[in-house]
Amino acid sequence: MKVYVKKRERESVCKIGFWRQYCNLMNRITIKDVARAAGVSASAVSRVFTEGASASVKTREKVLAAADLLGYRPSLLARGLVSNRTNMVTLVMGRMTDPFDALFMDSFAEAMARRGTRLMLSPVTAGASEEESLLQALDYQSDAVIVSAGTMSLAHSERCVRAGLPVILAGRVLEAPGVDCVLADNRDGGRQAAELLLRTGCRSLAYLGQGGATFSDRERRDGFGTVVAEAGMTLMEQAVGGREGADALSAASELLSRLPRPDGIFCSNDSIAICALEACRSLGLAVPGDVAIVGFNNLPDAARRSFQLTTLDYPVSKVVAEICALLDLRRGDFERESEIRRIPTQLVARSSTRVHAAAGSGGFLRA
Amino acid sequence: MKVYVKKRERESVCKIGFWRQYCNLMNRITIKDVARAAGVSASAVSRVFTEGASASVKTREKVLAAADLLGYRPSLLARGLVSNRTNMVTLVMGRMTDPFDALFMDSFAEAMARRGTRLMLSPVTAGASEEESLLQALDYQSDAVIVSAGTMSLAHSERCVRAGLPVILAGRVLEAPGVDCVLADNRDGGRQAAELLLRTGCRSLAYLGQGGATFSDRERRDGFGTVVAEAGMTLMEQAVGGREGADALSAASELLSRLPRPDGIFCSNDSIAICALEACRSLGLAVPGDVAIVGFNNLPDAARRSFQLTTLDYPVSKVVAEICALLDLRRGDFERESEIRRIPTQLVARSSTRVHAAAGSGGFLRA
DNA sequence: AACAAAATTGCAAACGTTTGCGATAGAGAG
DNA sequence: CTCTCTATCGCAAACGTTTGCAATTTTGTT
Repeated sequence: MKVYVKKRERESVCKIGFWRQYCNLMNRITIKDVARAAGVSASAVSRVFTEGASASVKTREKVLAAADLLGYRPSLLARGLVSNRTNMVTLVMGRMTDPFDALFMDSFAEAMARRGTRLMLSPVTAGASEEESLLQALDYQSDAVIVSAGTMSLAHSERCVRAGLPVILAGRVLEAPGVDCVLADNRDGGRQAAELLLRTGCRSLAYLGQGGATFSDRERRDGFGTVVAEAGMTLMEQAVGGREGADALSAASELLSRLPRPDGIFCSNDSIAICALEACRSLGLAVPGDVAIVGFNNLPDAARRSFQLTTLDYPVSKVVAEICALLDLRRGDFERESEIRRIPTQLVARSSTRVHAAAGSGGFLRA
Repeated sequence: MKVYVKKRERESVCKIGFWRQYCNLMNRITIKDVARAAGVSASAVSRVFTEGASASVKTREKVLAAADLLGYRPSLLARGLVSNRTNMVTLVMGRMTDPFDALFMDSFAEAMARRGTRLMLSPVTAGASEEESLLQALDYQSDAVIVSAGTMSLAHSERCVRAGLPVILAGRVLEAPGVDCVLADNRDGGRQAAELLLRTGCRSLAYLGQGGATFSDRERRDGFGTVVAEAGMTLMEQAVGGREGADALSAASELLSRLPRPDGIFCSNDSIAICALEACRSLGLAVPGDVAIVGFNNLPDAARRSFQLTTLDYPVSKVVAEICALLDLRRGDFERESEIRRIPTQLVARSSTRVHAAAGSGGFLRA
């Protein structure tokens, strides 16, 4: 196949040069092509595509027709380069190992698509430097960066803000100018869980969490522990070692084999809670008779017939909505003071907890 | 605070102009700043940062030191604009409603991070035009686009290829130049499922799928149906209406209430299979005694104590590995012929299917 | 030491946009 | 019809890189 290459200033066929020409030949329609086709200047075309700029109806029509005919799509690279706004945000995430992360990701991606904002993903991987993920948002000149990786340190977030890049933290708090936060009212959730368990007759409470590995985990433990302490009890604790279901399963088994055995367990999230529930079944313990279990998040799975998990509803849609609101508030306004938005959680009682007070283990007073 | 603004060619403070200056003041270090600090030309700096270019150790050291000191990060917008390679791929996805999608997304994101490739997300939302999601990959000059949205039409993929953008399809086949495909050996999986069910004594088989809504669904049904037909049986079919668990649950219930009741069900994925399993329990049907169930994907959930689902293992890591391999093969090589890579699936027998042949319903011959 | 070959460097032209400024055309008023 | 005012338009300079080419320095060879 003979390839016709446009005559250029320099005819040499170098590595990139060739490709550039080849690709240009293959349908890379620029603003100039449209301008030529429409018989106007490049600026005119640009103005037609940027709203609020002055362009007469006549040129608008001509340009739109030409652009449509040629299949012109403005290069967002070039646009971003000159205007310094890319209409793109970066999401820094950890591993999406928990269904909740997937829920968030899905909802967030959809919200961004709806508002016409592009979404770039910057996963924080085990190997690479954590800060690197954050700073990558600068490379493409994102308009904002949303950090949802709970375990990540945030030493460099200040640098992002300094570079004019607003930072929004999901699921944790950092008090710093230019940094907004959206997260659950974790302490209150923990409190609600403890109160429910106490109210329904549990005498020995335990927290099955991630050993303080994430911000949310610490807060949930705090809220739970406070109420437990107020009730004059000592809090039993067990940390889940890894991310796999097997890790949660073995941690739960270990907790359940302690003496005295806890009869009420608050888990830092639903995934762990479901594993705890299965651990109970494996050990022949009745739920909620012998052990009552409360989770956090209200995953779709929690409502399953096989689990019927009592949990704290933490609506992903609200989190995303708040993030969007903050995104709108921040655009261009760097002087705004930081905000911390807490999403209230709501207890959803299902049958992994008792309905009425019952004494100790065995559930013999069970209503 | 007095803000010192660099003297520029034009001093006017316009909308963007001001921001540009402000941002530049706020730490936007360019290649020229580094060049000045290191006492070399901008080209020298550029060459230090592009591997394979010639730069002496002396300048390399000076440049690296200066860059490190100033905190220089190359603008990928500018780089992409001129070199036409952005080191970024676009992933076109539908809603991440199924855990399998999350698994894929996670694994894929991690693989991209590992190879230093940026990942942009282009969700295909309900409202917007489907093709738009695909074409968005062109706007940022992605190096490739991976389509994982099963229900999307692909009319415009040819345009991407024409624009020099390789397309990789995950989970479906499109025979077109420049388009590679990676997917499960769905027909073989369906065949294996049917053979297992027949071998273990099922007499009336059903397929619980998505009514042909996705490519995978159609292939799995095909493979399953072929074997069923070969055995001289008629295939019962039921389609799940929506994405929610409730939809799968009600579809399964409907299927199970038909007469004659199927005693072996192959579901198009594990999520649906788990719902089918729960539907059986709700109706008081024994699994696998009354009804045997086979899923597809081998989700972590399938191995749960509560489900113990027999399923076809479809390893996400292999899919991702093949996509990476194709990515490497395609880079710059547009003449390569298209490939279709099938990932074999492997049967994982758990206790949602019988071990030995058993007659009809009731499972009275169960070993 | 002299010369050829190779490696390094700087200059300047791209890449595809946006946008300030001056020029021009059209509209309304007298 | 002329004058003023406004809406539109084109020119050209940016944005921050990469890279071909030519000039220069370094290296290797006899």
